[in-house]
Amino acid sequence: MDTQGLNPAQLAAWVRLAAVLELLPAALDSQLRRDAGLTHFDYYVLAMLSEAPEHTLRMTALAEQVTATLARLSHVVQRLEGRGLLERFPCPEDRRATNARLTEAGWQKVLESAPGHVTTVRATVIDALTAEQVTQLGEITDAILHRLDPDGAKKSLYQRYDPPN
Amino acid sequence: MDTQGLNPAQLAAWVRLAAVLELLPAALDSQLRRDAGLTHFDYYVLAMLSEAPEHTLRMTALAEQVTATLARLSHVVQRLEGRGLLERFPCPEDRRATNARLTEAGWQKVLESAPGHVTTVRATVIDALTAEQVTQLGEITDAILHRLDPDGAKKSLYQRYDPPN
DNA sequence: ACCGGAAGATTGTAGAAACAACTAGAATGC
DNA sequence: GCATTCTAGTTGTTTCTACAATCTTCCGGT
Repeated sequence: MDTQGLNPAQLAAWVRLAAVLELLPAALDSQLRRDAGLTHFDYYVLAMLSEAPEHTLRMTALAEQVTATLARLSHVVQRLEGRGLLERFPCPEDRRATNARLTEAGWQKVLESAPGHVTTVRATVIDALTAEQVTQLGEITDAILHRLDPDGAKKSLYQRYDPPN
Repeated sequence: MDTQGLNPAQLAAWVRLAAVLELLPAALDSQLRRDAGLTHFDYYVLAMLSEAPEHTLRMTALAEQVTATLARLSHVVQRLEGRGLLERFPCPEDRRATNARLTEAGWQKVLESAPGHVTTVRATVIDALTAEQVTQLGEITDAILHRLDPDGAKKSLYQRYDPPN
């Protein structure tokens, strides 16, 4: 590894965080793949739409919420549209823009796959921690996000889920 | 999102952790790509070799350390070999096995790219936290890893960097 | 009114990852 | 001592992601 100027506590924390960074997304992904036939990213796209009014969002807005480039989103949405989980239609107000809307099938998909996903999150993260640690984790990740995303492009999203007190 | 049975504190922590899970790997990756022309995974492979005796490891052992399938590793190693950063040679003890060894150029590559990487880790994670939070993060990630990796395949690696006290 | 540039999105292509099939060598069992 | 099985790796194919190029529409200035 790269011990360079990190003290033992810092190094221990970093090595473990790095391991979590590898294993946790893989775990979430494979659960969703297995149980719902969706990538975690696919799921995320559908989930964001499911929370939007009318189950509809403009491509640009959706891209921001899922932290993807428009190009990537466009490809993914194309596949999901092919599978009948969502549909695209031109935005009336701005003829450059495209709206993505969940279909009924897509909405059902979210409803049926969300519980399993939440269960995995619980099992791997939440239930592994004490209530106090959950609070600490919230504060720690918040601090890190201020570094990663100083301008808060993403901030609007996660600050919607306000920390208690 | 999927509020299902998560209380506000849990939800806040999870949403932020999920954001970190997206943004942090991307940040590390793009720094290494830009400054060293390496994927984070490439770097990781080279870094693990650089810590091994003789800068050499068997493919299987290496795969375990970087948490990859042998197939994936094989492809990556092939590219890195093509770039002259490492070399493969048959293992004398077991003729099924292959050893991967860092070349001099590969070793130099690690030496020159490690500082930048550590700087990024500092800037985005360590320096964002108080000393106490670093300790907490270590404990939290450790708890999560016990869930993600109960059998400790990966454990041997990160427990090498023992937590202080 | 019109020109330049920015915003919104799609498409094509090249590089990287996942998955499955396959080969060679070693270990085990009878 | 041979057949079965397991271990170690590689290769090929399909799928996804990243990046660059392109197109249309909107806006701002003059």
